[in-house]
Parts: sequence; structure tokens; C-alpha cells
Amino acid sequence: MNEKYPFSEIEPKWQQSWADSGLFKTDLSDTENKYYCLMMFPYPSGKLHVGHGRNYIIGDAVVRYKKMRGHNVLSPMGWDAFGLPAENAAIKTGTPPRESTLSNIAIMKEQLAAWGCCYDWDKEVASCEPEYYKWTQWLFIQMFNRGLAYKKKSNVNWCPDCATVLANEQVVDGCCDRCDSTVIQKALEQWFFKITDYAQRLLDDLDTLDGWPERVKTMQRNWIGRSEGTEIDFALVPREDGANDPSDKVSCFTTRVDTIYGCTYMVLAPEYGDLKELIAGLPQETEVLQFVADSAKLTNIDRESDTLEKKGIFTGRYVVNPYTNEKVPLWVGDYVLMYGTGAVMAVPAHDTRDWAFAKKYDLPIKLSIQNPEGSLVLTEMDDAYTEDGACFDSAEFTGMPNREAISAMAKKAEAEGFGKSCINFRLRDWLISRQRYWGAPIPIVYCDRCGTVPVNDDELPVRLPENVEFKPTGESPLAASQEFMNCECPKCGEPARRESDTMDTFVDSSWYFLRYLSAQDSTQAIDTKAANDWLPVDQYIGGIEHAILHLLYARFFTKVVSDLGLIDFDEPFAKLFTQGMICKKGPDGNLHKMSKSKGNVVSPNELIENYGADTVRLYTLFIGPPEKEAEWNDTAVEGSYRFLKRIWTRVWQHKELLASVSPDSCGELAESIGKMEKPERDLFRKVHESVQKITHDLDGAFHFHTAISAIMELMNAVDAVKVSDNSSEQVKAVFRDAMEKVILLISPFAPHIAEELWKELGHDGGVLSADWPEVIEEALHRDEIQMALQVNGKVREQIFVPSSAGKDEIEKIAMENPAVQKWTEGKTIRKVIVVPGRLVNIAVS
RNA sequence: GCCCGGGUGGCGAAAUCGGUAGACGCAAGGGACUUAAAAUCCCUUUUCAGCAAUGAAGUGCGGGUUCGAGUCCCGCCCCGGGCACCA
Repeated sequence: MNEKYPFSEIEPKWQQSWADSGLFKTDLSDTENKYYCLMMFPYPSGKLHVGHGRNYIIGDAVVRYKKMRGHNVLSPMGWDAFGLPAENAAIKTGTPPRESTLSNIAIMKEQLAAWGCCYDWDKEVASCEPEYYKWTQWLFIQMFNRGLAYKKKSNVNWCPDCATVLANEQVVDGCCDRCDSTVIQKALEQWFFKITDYAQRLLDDLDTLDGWPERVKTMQRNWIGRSEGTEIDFALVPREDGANDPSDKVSCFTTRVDTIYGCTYMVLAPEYGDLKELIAGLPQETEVLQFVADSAKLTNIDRESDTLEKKGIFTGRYVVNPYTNEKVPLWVGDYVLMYGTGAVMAVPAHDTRDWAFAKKYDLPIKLSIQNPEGSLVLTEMDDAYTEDGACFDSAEFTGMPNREAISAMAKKAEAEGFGKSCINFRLRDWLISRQRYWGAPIPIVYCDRCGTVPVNDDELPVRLPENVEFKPTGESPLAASQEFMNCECPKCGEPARRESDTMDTFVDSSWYFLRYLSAQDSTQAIDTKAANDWLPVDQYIGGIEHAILHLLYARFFTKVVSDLGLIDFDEPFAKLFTQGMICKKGPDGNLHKMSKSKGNVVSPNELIENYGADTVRLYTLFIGPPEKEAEWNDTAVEGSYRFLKRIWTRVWQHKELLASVSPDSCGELAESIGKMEKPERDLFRKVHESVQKITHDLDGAFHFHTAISAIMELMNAVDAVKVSDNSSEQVKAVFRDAMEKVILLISPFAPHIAEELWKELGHDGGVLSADWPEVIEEALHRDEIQMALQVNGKVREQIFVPSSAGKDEIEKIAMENPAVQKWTEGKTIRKVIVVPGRLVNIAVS
């Protein structure tokens, strides 16, 4: 054994040993005590920094802990390998995306190994490989056949820099979430997944996810955005010129039907489907069309900014409020979205937006809700009244509390056939086509005779061609490849063209956790039995940034696959842990999430070289509560290094002494508790208190940082017992037992040093095969308990009382205490509170 | 605007059920060892007063409940995140 902690020697050695031993290869047929631990698979960008490391280090610690607890743990890893960066690199350097991706994967695999993170690589998947995307395409076809994948022309988010469309979820504050360019709207034919069909289930089942953080569930609820309301048909007043309309009514959705007697006009969204026909040939036509064209030019940012002044224009048409039979004007407004029906009834008296609009265009305002004081007067109002009250000037509903009126009025609409209660969701269908090369081709063929035809199963995968030009033209590079585009129709065999769009990479990552269980299976996408045996995932670990996107899509896919009958569960992740981001001050002096673009990355390579992987792991876990953001501190890493060195040195200093204790005498310690002297008794108790605390910290909230501080405390207690060759056999045995426990307890966090020292102590089995320490209840026992004496809530003295003492006895000891007598002298004792094991509080006046 | 988190020493933080605030670590200061440095070890370190014993104050601010509040309640302020012209 070396005096100096030789991390650079032992770490590669044990990494090799873990790889050779097959310890992390999981037998899927052994499902007893199974534990599926999943970390979000990374995009192979080539270089991981210590911020990425947090995810894998947390996961690896959980995996190692669960293994020691006797679980059959599955911990696979793979690559979210399609995506824009590789394609952009190809445009710049000419290196084909597949080539750069595969070499990045190789580099990152080495990095993970150097961190000591172990996986079952037999189950590795890479979403860019035909063996994987074949089944992504197959799933697409299953969804197409069920009407869950469809193509439609619509206004879509277009990122001019990435030259592709984006899903709503990928637009953040009106900008592309990849490159920050301003997203514009474009009308294009695109493929969608009908996630809206699952909106209610996705919402309802959130309630069953007890193992998920509340804030993630809240975010998903907000995103799905269910709202209950009423749809009301307003009849169109027929045109004076006798021309026909596409429909004789305009429906609007409202959550406040109780205010409908105050409706004074209606507003359509500029994109409203029938708008052109409604105004064709009217004097207002040119102006309205100009207005619509101007609105279309607004970017998402303009449109979503609340400082933007609402603009609108009268269409020349009128509709009839079915409750009042009043004729009200029909307007177009740029603030109305294509949500619900794309038409809203305007009640300026009770909606702040309508109020502003009505004031600007001098439209009438009518009161239809009176406040509880009955004091509302239109002429004195300077904004809309949006609170509750009683219906006012509302025919038979007048006087009814407005909340009740909502259902009463909906009932009337239903009875008379001009409306119904209905539910709207904010969630839109998932736009999945991308006009880029490096993704899974959408397996669809266009035939002049047969139309849109899915590729036959036996012709999957539709492979990406190798020889293409990587230039972002707004059309997929695939469109320029004749070899790719020209094909035969799967139905009639005539010449046909392929779909040139590829799928959003979030499609790939929506089912990879199912594929791990059949990674090598070339006959089917999902192994039903293995999936049913091993899923839902017991513990999913990943970044909070995926709270909506990936986690919502993966839930959606799981429900679809369940409905296809391929699995018999419909939520993929039983427990979710979202770790906080690692931040660091950048060159600009501000704190940012660690990333290349902010210039604040810390590379693990140098740290591993200087301190070893165990130090990096220990510091990463010690930095703070794992669910919270943390600031990386280069000098604080030293502290973790010092601690590991200290453990190493202690074993080295006492290696002969440690070897001299027979392993049996440690096992028998529980029986000799009664014979222990105070120092070793205290250490023995501390050992078991530590085991209890650390086990609790790991089973609950993954509080590695407090677990590690408990190990540090335990080491402090070990050092407080000055063990030497002259010590009694008993002291030596307790010391050895304590050192063994330190090694076992720290092994999930710092596995290399733990393995080495475990071996040094004469164990051959390897620390991963050792059992996690058990708490011996008797060891926790104390004869005397320290308690605080308080007078009026202020601590005045510390005392020791026998742990067997009852409340009365404790009170007696307390009252006799000189400090208590000093502070209570001349005062009346009103009350004495005894909390056994904690304190005595004497209330005096 | 609405909905979630959060605010504790110079810093990262801890306090499991309302029960001794600041565990553990970083940084800083002092000391030991050393020719010297590194490494290691020991001591101090919430603030104020005091040589000390000790006392007082103290968990964003103001109230309240309680024998006792970082923890519970009411009202504010600030920071982070999500949603937001969704009718």
C-alpha cells in the first residue's frame, strides 16, 4: 500500500475491473427486486463538462447504492444522436453527420468511464442508427394508421437561421430555443402528431404520478391549459347583397358566458377561416384584407407582448346575440388568437382587454354584472369590473350570482340549440416535421394514384442517403437527392416520391427507454414482456429543462404504445428526479448555467488528472441539494480531495493494526456493547447513527450532500478515538469496524477509493457485492441524554439525565439545577414543559 | 396579472413532527512540524459588549398564535422558475 493516495493508479484499474466483471450487465429475466434507473440520454456533442456530470454522477451513485441494497438494477445508456449541431458542423467542415456523431459518442463513452459511471452497454442505443430509427419510423406508421399522425397546412413557427419549422414547445419568448433567432410564422404543409387527443389523459394522469416533483406537474398542467367554458353560436345577419356565406353563424368560446348580456360586439382572429368569404365584395374588403396582411407580419414577440396596442377593424358584418336577439358588429382584432373557435364575444364592461378596445374604437359598453355593494355605475368606471357579482340587466338571470349563471345560461343555450358547455385546451398538436437531413426520415410516399401512402414494414427503415449536399435551403437536403426521392409506390408499384422531411428529434427520445429492453432485437420495436416486467422506470433522473418538452412527449408516446396493445402500462416514469443546473461566473461577471457559449465550462479532464474522479464525484454531490442550482467553486473541490486523502492516510497509518483484527471480532461487536469503555462505545454509537442518517438521506430525497457530511462527521469521530498499537483489542475492533463502515458508506459516491481500501482491508468480494450496513438498534442506545434547560425559552444550562428518567424525574433534576434557581429566583413559576430527550422549559413571570 | 419555489454567518449550506439556529465543508486568521515551502495536524471564526466568566441581539420586513417559531397563520418586500391578449 502506498502512503500517498494514488488515485491516478487505482481509478483506471477499477474502471477496467468493473467493465471486465460484467457487474453492470443486467439479466432481464431476473425481475425479482428489479430497479430500473434511467438517466436522460445525452446528445453526443463531444465534450461533457462538470455540469453535465451531475446527472450521471447522481445516477451512478443511486445505481451503486441500490445494488448494495440487493436490487437487481438496470442502468442503460444511449445517445440522442440525431440533431442540428452535427448537421451544422457538416455544413461548415464537410464531415458527414454520422461520422462526427459516432466519434463524439466514442469520446463521451470514455468520459463517462473516466468518471467511474458504469452502464449496461449491451443495451446501448443510438437514435441515429438504422437499427433504432427503423422502429421510430414503424411507430410513426402505427400512429399514421390510427389517424394520430396527419399532415395539414397551417401557420407554423419558422426559424430562419435553422431553416426549419419548430414545435410550439421549442419556441421560447418568440425565439428559437436552439439559436435564439426570432421565430416567424409561415404557412406550410407539415406533419403533426395528434397529442391533443390525449390532452385530458395527460392531464388526469399527472395526479397518479406521486413520485414526480410538484413543480414539474404544475408546469405540465399549465402547458396543457384546460379551460371550461361555453360555446355560443351567434347567427350572422344575412348580407344585403344577397351573396351566400359559408356558414350562417359565428361560434365563439367563452369562460364567462355569465357576462353575455353585456356583449356589445364580436371579434375574429385575423386567421379566422371563413373571414375572406364573409367580407368578399363588401366596401370594407380591401381595408380588412390589408389589416389581416399587416397582422401576419407581426412576429410572435410583437404579438405576445402585452405592451402592444390592440388594433382592429370593422368587417361590415353583424351577428346576433342569441340571448338578447341584439345585432352587434363583427370586428377583426390582432389580439385574438386562433384559440377555441378563433372568435370571441366582447364584453367591455367585464374584460380589461375588451374595455381597452372599446374605448379606443368608441364601441358601446354595457353593464351585466353588479358588484356585491351594488355600487357599479358605468360612467364612473375607469376599467372593466372582472370580479364576481350578481347578474345585472340580464333578463331572467338578473340577480342570480354570476357563478351560478354560468351553468344556468349554458343550460339555456343547450336547450334552445344555440350553444353548449365545452372544454378547450391550450395544448396544440405536436408539429414533428423538420426540413433537415440529420433525423429519422418520415416513412411516407406520395403517389399520383394512391395519394399519401405509408412505407411497407418490410421496406423499413427508410435509410438516410449518404451522398447529399448539406445546405440549409428551407427544404430538406433529402429533397435534392434523386436517389432518395424516387421510389415505387408501396401500394401500386408505380413511380412515386418520398416525403423529404425528417422527424423532430424529440420523437426519437420519446420511446428510447422502451427500446433499451430490446436494443438488439431486429424483429420488433418493443419486447412486450420485458417492457411489462421492467417498466415503469423506477427512477428517472434528468434536467429540469425537459419538464415540458421531453417528459410530456414521452408520456404521450407511452399512452399511444399502450393503446396499440404493446405494453400494459401507460405512464413511463414512476419517480422523477430533476437535478438543478451547475452554474459558474462567466467572463462577463454574471452567473450562468455552465455552457460553452457562456465561456464558463469546467472540463472534468484536468480535474480528474489533478484530483481524481472520486474527488470530482464527491464534490459534485457535496455542492448542495441536488435538486437546486449550484455554483461551481474551483477551490472548494480541494476540500473533497482532502477528505479522501484523509481516509486513505488513516488506513495506511494503521494498516498493520487493521490487519491484526480478526474479521470475526467486528461481527461480534454487537454482543460486547456492554463491555465497551466510553470512547469506543461513543464511536460505535456514532457509526450506527451515521448508517441510519445516511440510509435515510439516500432513500428519501437523494440528499447526498448531507449524507457526505455525515460521513465526514463519522471520520471526525474516528479520529477522536486515538487508536494505537497499545489500544485494547476492543478499541481496535471498533476502529476497524468504523473504517469499514466509512468505506462502505462512501462507496456509492467515491467508488474507486472504496474498492481499493476494501480490498486493502482483506475483502475479496468487491465493495459493490458487499451488503449496505445495517443499523444495530442497541448501538444507538445512550445511558445519559443531554438536555437543554430553558427559562422563558432561553437556554441557560446543559444537563445530563439518565435516559430512563421519566418526566417527573427530569423536572426534579431541572428544578434543582443552580442555573435554573438563579434565573427563577424571586419569580413565579407558571408552567414547566418537559420534552424528554430535548429540553425543559420553565415559564416564569 | 396568475401559479409554483426560495430568502439563514464572509461563502456553499444544515436543522426529519413546533423543541438547544449555524452541523459539515470552503475561505480567512493564529499556532505546530519544516532550513524553507507544499502537505498534514491543532486552535479561532454569526454580530455586539467584555480580559474572562458571561450577557444581549440574531434565520428578508411588520404583526400574530404558542411555554417555545427558521419551521405555523396574516400582511408586505426581494430573488428564481413556469404560464400569460388562451376570452
